[in-house]
Amino acid sequence: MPDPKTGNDYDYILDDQVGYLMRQASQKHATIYQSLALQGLTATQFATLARLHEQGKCSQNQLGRLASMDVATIKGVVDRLRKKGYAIVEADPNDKRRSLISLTEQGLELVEAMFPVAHDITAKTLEPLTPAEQKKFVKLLRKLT
Amino acid sequence: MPDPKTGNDYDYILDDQVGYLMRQASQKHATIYQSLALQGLTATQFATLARLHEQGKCSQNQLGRLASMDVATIKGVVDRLRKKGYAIVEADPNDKRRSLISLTEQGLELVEAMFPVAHDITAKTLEPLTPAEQKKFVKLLRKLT
DNA sequence: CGAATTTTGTTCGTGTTAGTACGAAAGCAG
DNA sequence: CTGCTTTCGTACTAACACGAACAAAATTCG
Repeated sequence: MPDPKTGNDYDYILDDQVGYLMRQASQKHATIYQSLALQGLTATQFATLARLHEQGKCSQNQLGRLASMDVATIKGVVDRLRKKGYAIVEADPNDKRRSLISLTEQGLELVEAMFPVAHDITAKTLEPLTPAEQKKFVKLLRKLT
Repeated sequence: MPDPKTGNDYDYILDDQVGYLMRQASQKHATIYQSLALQGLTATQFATLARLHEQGKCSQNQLGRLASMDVATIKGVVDRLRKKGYAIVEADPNDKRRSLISLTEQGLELVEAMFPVAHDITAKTLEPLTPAEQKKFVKLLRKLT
């Protein structure tokens, strides 16, 4: 609330803002992630591989939507995955606008090897919370998406 | 858990992972942020200005620590704030390694005008939750930082 | 049916955040 | 003075989003 004396003061605590706290929590998660991830895989790269594993071959745009990424973002991620040999990009014979993305043999092996690791990463991230708190947190977080 | 038949399947649901959910929640928050923020100020830029408002003049490194940013990140943020006329960088006469950062008159006005807006942004981000859930969420989030 | 419009998919450029690695300069402790 | 740390800068990679541009497909309309 405004200070009655000056009128331009405001009771604002940065450390109480969700945005600031989420940035900090994400930073901590990222640190845990990269300490455990295989082959230097980033969280977004793994999310992309996991979606490809789920859905199979699909267009770049669709893949971006599935993995909650902007079209420009998913392009960069796919480019890097292709360069590392985990994904293949080919032209769609039925729709010349589209490029079809799929996992390579290497990509398939990596994503399956990553599943238990990703599980550990989540567990370690949530470690400061009790099991009940962890459930509650994920439930609330899902409401905010 | 592994599939007893193939041995290489795994019960992994991307949409249950905290990292993935936090990324989505952060994306939503960022969208709300930029629709309401003054002068195209980003969340990190505002956090930096808010810390400067709290602490007054301080070194670039210290400011980075206060705002939870890497040294390379805070440099970029300070550069942009300076270019926009919201911050001033000067040399520390007592320690030639340091550069001292402070708010300009414009920066002071902007950050104070932003305080109530930032409050609204937080409120809108947490809108899907009940007041009790909001408190709980912030409490749990703080434990994860 | 065929032309015009709209939608969809991809790419590129720009700007911001984020972290790592390396090095230079300055301060400090032994 | 010698080593160690701190501070800052630069370069590089990754992620993220927006807007603009272009091509191709789908749809609408005459």
